[in-house]
Amino acid sequence: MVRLNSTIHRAVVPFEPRDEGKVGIYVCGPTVQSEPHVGHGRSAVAFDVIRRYLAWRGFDVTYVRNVTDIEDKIIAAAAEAGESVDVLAVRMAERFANGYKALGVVEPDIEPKATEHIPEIIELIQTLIDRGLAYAAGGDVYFSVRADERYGRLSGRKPDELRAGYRIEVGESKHDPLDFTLWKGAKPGEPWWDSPWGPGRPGWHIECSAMASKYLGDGFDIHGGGTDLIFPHHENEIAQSEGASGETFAKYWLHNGMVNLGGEKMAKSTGVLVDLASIAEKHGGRPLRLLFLRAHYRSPIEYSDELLAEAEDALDRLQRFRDRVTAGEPDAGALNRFREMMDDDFATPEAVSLLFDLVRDGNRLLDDGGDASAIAGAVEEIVGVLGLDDASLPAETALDLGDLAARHGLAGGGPEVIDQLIRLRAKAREERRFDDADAIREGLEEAGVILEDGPDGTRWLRR
RNA sequence: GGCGACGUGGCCGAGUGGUUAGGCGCGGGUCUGCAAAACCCGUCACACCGGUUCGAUUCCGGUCGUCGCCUCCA
Repeated sequence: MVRLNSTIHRAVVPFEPRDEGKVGIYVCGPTVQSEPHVGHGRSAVAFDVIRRYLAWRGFDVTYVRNVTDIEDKIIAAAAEAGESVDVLAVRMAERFANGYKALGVVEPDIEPKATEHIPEIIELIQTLIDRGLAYAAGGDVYFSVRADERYGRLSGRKPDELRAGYRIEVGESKHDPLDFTLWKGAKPGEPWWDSPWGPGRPGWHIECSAMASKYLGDGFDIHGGGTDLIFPHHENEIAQSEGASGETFAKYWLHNGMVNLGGEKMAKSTGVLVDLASIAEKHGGRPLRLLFLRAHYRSPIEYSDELLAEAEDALDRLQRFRDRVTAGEPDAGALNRFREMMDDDFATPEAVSLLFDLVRDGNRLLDDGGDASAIAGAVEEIVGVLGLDDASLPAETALDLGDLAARHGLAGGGPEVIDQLIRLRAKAREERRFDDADAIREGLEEAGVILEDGPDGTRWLRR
């Protein structure tokens, strides 16, 4: 039985999907205003693992992750860059797609864009107006927070406690400072769509309500996103969707923790961030994916180059084991342990620890001449569910072995000379010319090729 | 001020009412011509103060501290 820590339940609860065997998941995707950073990657990986695990557990998963491609910040960024809103949005959406791919995030089944769902959004807003939960004023449409008696059920913030700190911005026509925008009347030069309330664009919160119910139904199973979205975004989604349909919106709410840098939340607005693309390019996405997996998805994590390097070392250890042995039928006990851990709110840190337990057990077995194929099978299975292999490795830099090869009387400078050099070194070792042997090993190491001598001869790996 | 999360060894980071998490680093050992890899041993942790208990790092209360949200944010 899968159990999950649902924000709205404020507890770890058994997962009981609305339709047995099926799971609908909606995750808030990015606002494509600028380059993705590590924090965006973490959220994507967190829910990617949840999705993969539920599928592995036999659920038929429908996974929806939206793209917010119209929003104030995008309009501002486009104006600054001197390009149109849609060109910037498409360009940035592609950057996000590349980042997700490097991290091994499986593409959503459906990836709806706000700008392609304007009719659905308008219809939803109209329903809210008809039901007395929203009103048009001054070209805008607002949601009446006071009209929703249960407002605050997710975040625990009650309207009376929220009052202080809210203001009505100049130019807004809200009846109450708590009300939030459903439809924003267009200002000159801004993108707009026709609506019953005049030209304008959707507010941020309404698009998720409209798209989630379109693809998953008025009620579905799991809604995900970062903890920073709990209030007001997710609170407002609930108010809108449940206000319009009268049904429970998402049954479970899952929230991933933030990525901190130097103890402070990584965010575009503060400029405290590490660009996802630069890491993927330099290190590949795999170490970062493991770094995420080593912490529970709800916990805040710290990012640093040192931590990334540690993850790289751990991956090397894992890979060496995988190279040592051919995987067979997975060890059932290991998979049972994995399932127990992951059933408990997707405890990936424990799963990672199990993975390295298995590596040690397997290595020990191999050292003693035993058969580790079942352990290796379990390792492969777990690696697969965690999606590590789908994340990218760093691009290999070109080998430059020309000088070294020439020094040893060989032609060429590519990977093919490595085997020849290893043979030369073996000969030198046989003849106990260890200085010559070591010179070859050191030469290769300088070029980024590591040699390891084992009982079955010498093997090499890139580093 | 309000709401929420959290404080674990040199570092990262799980977990538990009484018995080894795991990774990285460091020290020692096995193997090896040497190294690397692998394995073994060690590095004897749970913010502070009370309480419950035969026994608490684990439960309860308080103190201090950190982080997030309360405006856009994964």
